[in-house]
Amino acid sequence: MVGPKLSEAFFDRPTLDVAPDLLGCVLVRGGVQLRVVETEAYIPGDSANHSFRGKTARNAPMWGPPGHVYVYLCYGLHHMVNLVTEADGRAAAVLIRGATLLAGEAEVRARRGGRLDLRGPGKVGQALGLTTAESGRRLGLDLAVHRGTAPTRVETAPRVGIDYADPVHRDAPWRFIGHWAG
DNA sequence: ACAAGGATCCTCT
DNA sequence: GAGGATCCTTGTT
Repeated sequence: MVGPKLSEAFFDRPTLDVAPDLLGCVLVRGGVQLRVVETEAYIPGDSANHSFRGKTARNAPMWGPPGHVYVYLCYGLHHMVNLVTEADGRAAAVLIRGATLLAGEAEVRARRGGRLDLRGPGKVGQALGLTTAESGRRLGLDLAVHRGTAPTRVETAPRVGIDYADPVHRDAPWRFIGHWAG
């Protein structure tokens, strides 16, 4: 079920609390609804965080107020969707790393060449039709996040694809995977 | 102005 | 399981 929209206050908390709490929440854009099943936290002072080497045009949304979206292009073709957390001035966000389809199958098939598998951050961005043009927008309008069904178990693991980071950050269990009984 | 590399995905073997 | 796609962002000259 899709519950009420998440408020800005939901995102105005420590990112390591927000990231697991987003599991089960529902991303809504147009007729497409996706249930979040995997997230990664990128926190202030984290050497894997895009903001680590200072504010740039690309990562500026991460420094802004919570409850906004940060989209960036990876490997020249994948649009990665992040939700900005923590107070204005603190650069942090949660990457949506995986989802399952709740509604909008036809639209997602059209965008994804018929595929409905949404495990992988590039797939989530593609399914929602988000690009860097949407980066920095406030949540709740074009793209909204609603409360959903919390997982029955949350698995943690190190984050993916950040071998360049300091070992203490590279190995931190800041990836959250939701599991639902039944 | 230039070069390097990236929070990945898909296809083929 | 390996490799190519693909182009923007960033730091450096």
